[in-house]
Amino acid sequence: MQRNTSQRKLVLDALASLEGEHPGAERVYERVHADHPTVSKATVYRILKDEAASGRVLGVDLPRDIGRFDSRTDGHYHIRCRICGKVADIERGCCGTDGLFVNNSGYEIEDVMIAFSGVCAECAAAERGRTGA
Amino acid sequence: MQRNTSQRKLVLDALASLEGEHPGAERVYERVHADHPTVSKATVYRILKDEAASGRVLGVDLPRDIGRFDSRTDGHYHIRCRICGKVADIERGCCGTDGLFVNNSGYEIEDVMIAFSGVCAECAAAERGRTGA
DNA sequence: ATACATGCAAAGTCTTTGCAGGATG
DNA sequence: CATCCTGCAAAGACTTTGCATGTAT
Repeated sequence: MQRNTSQRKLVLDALASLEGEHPGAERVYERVHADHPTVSKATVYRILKDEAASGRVLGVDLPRDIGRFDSRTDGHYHIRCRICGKVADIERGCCGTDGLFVNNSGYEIEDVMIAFSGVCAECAAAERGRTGA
Repeated sequence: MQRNTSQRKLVLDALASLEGEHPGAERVYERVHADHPTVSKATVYRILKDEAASGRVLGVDLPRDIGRFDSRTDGHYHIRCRICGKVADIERGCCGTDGLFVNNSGYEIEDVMIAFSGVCAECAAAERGRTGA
């Protein structure tokens, strides 16, 4: 479990205050730094990476763009503007909608990206070996 | 239209020879450089970016990973190993399959990422203005 | 008290850019 | 022959790392 440092709280608060902006680590750092100039950039990067790994924060995956974070961790999608790069949320479809999602973003959707993540055969075998199963 | 330079051909050939590997620009450079040491890295980067923009090459989007290319430009998906990072193709489902895709990759799928790309309201308005419509 | 987190600054990775000279259509 | 492309090297953005010190449990 992570320790409860003041810096960790500052980073999470800054991220929450930027909800909807889907900031990168650099942007979160700026925000923290504005009020707390002693907090170092390395710490912000470390904490965000850490929190994303543990799922307390969402690492946002976008076409041609990585390293952004979101304090919303519930299931939702994202859309990125091809021109200016701005990111918005797209809600999941459910209960009474026809499709997989509800585009209430105001964006014109041009493309959908689907990509998978998992474990390849070799790594799965290696893991089975290491677990002793 | 792009000019038909020897470097462009070398880059496209190298990419084709790496089909299935989904290499980054750096890797393509290595490959070109091995047989043609005079071709510069900047050129490889420029050509790949260019070709991806024009659609002659596919820019591959992956969870936590960008800047990879694929000489296959037909509709298909990708999966990335969470552990080693290796990327494989996943075919689209059709004609007789139940779902959206056919997992013949040998990977255990753990997660699906969906993200959209489009144009935000502001940029769309700006474009309409510029086009004079 | 002890193990983990932080700050700092340096290094690292990947990618882009400016410019002068060379190749293409 | 005008334009576009290339090579080179430097700059640039973003992120990670090592280490001594500070801090949470």
